[in-house]
Amino acid sequence: MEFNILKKSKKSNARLGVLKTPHGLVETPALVPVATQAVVKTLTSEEAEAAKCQMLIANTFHLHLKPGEKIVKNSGGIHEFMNWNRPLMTDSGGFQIFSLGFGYDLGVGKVLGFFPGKKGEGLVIDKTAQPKKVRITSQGAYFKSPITGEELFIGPKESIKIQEALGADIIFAFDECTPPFSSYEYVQKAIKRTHDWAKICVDNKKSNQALFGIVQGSKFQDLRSESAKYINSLGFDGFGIGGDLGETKKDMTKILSWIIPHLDEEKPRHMLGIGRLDDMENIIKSGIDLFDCTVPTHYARRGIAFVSGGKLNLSKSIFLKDKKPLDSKCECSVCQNYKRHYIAHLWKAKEITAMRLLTFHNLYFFNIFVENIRQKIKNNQI
RNA sequence: GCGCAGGUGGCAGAGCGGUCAAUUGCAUCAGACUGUAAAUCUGACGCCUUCGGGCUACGGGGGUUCGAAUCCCUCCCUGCGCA
Repeated sequence: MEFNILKKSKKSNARLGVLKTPHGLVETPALVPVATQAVVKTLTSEEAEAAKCQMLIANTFHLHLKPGEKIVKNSGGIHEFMNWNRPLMTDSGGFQIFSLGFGYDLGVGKVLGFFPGKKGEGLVIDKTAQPKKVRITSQGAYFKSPITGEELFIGPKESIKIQEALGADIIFAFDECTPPFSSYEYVQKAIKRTHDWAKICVDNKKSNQALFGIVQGSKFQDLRSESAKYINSLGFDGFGIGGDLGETKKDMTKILSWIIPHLDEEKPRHMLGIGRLDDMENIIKSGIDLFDCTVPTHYARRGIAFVSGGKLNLSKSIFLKDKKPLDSKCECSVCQNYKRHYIAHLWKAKEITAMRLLTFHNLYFFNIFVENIRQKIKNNQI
């Protein structure tokens, strides 16, 4: 992998770049749509490409459970397996320590602001806390398989081994994503584990895949900086920034400002799991080159289309009488060929094509949105 | 015509004398969703309200009762069976 920075903004930390992978180029900043189970849900790989996706991210944990990395490897690797001959990353499975652990227990996402009514306010995860379904040790994490119920173990070595078998262009170090409500002491303990695991990942990788190390540290300034410095010292090919990022957009920007200055400038920085439309410009201005997010695809399966003025909920009856395309300014094939009343009908009739059309449009819309931000950097606008 | 079963809010379907403006599901309406969980979660859902409450409701009419969606009579309607 090679990363070339073409331009650095004078107005912000934004930069324009090109990432070269064995499967082609990625123009950065770029959104990396999520293909957890080696598929962008509802779309074929050709459709994901037509929706202007440059790179996808699949998941180690999910693919380890099914079909198992051996099957993927024997098929010729994940690119061949899913017929995606473009750049591809795999997430390490570290996020599942959180999402199947405290995230599941508390019913929260990693961004605290979403917690309905902030019911968990005052709740603190202390130093010795353990989630119910995941047991975290200094070695790694014991998961209960959601499929068979049996206990399975994934640590840094296991994660790297699985990711090498899967064969993506870029792989991530195994980390622990700490949940909102974590106490300082808990995060301190967790980043110690994440750092130890990062070193093990570096030492155990045999392939020539690019390996990104992940910075953690939650909302604590000294821990974020400490984590950034340490991860930066290990010689990774790039960086991931993960974990809890506070409650507001300002928090997120502030936390990034504690991290970015400690990372080698010439290496790509990937923001894990963040990428709503109103986040994009902020994180890019903070110096982020890549980011993945489930929002365009996940919301599509909830009936939501993102359009120029905001978002539309196609499950509403009002759209049954609306003959306009989802977005009259959008050039995607869905907006060229279908109207809101038809998509609303498909949604009401519970036809899966509604989800497909919305997924395609949302991805195209998000990708164009980022393309426009790249243009703004070129034009010295941000 | 006779016998049996039944008629409850947009629909389906509970309730079978007071705690029923009426369980629940669907539909409808509003909101949520950030390293994915494909059909999820939260709230509203008779009318009016100064949010205390008031009014009209369980096929129509009448009756019993302090009190009826719930019991009785009668009429209308629906389904099944027999002539």
